[in-house]
Amino acid sequence: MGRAPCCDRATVKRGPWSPDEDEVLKGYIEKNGTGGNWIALPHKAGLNRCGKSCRLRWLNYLRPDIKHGGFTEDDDQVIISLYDQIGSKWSVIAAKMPGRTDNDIKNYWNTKLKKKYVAQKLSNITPMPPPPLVALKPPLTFLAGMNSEELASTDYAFYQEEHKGYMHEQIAPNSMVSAMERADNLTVSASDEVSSVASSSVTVENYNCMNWSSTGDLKSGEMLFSDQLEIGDGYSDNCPFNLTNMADFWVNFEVKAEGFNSLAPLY
DNA sequence: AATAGCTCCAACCGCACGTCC
DNA sequence: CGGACGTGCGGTTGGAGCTAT
Repeated sequence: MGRAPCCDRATVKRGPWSPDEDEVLKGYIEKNGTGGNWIALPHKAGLNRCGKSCRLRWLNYLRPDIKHGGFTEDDDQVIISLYDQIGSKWSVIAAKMPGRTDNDIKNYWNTKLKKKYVAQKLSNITPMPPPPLVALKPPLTFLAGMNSEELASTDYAFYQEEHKGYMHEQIAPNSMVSAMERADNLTVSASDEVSSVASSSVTVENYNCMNWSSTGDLKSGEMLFSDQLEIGDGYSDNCPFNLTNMADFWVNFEVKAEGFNSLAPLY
């Protein structure tokens, strides 16, 4: 059973606001403020409207200093950049753009900017067939011992760059795959003089950390993981360890090892 | 001129979260 | 502690206005 509606839809006026209603609402708030209670406000102001409707009308339309439309190229880039970083957090984006409302930005995004954004993204991707999975499994020992500059110059780094965007589609949920494959924001690190790494950790965002220690090299390791996720330790020539039941969290999976300068997120 | 399809945006809806009692 | 309630938010809808046929 859902929650009771905040007002009686049968008796309360809905739909577009008339200029008279706008005047009443604006006049009341300018004189008395919102009183910290939107639900009670329409009754006090003499409006036959739902409190939520009054709030929306005030915040998105009647409030002073609101800008409508007229988005500039700079505005576009700010919105696109923020969307890239935080997604559809319209209220956060609006907070960075004085005078803009979240609703306005959301509407602008949905009607115009989304197309521009997609076009920009597409123009950055060179179409090519997905690479074979095996190619995505460089042994960590290959990477270990390199500093970030050396890493960036490896074939592996080049390969990552070339095949950006193809990782997700290739990976079947719940399959036994290497951490390297599943990593969405992958950071591989190791100490400067690594021929081996004594201990490392694997962090899964929003879940508990698991610690992983290794002797000898990074190909084999024993993973300890707490609570709800099941981790299988494993060994193969191509991947340092295997993980199971990744379907629910692979997007946020990170691999980190100690002491290495951070390699920028690969995907 | 008629109308079908499209675009835009104000407004609504339902959910999540915080606060209060 | 837990339920009720208010607020804020993102997603969606509906209709007015515009454009193409």
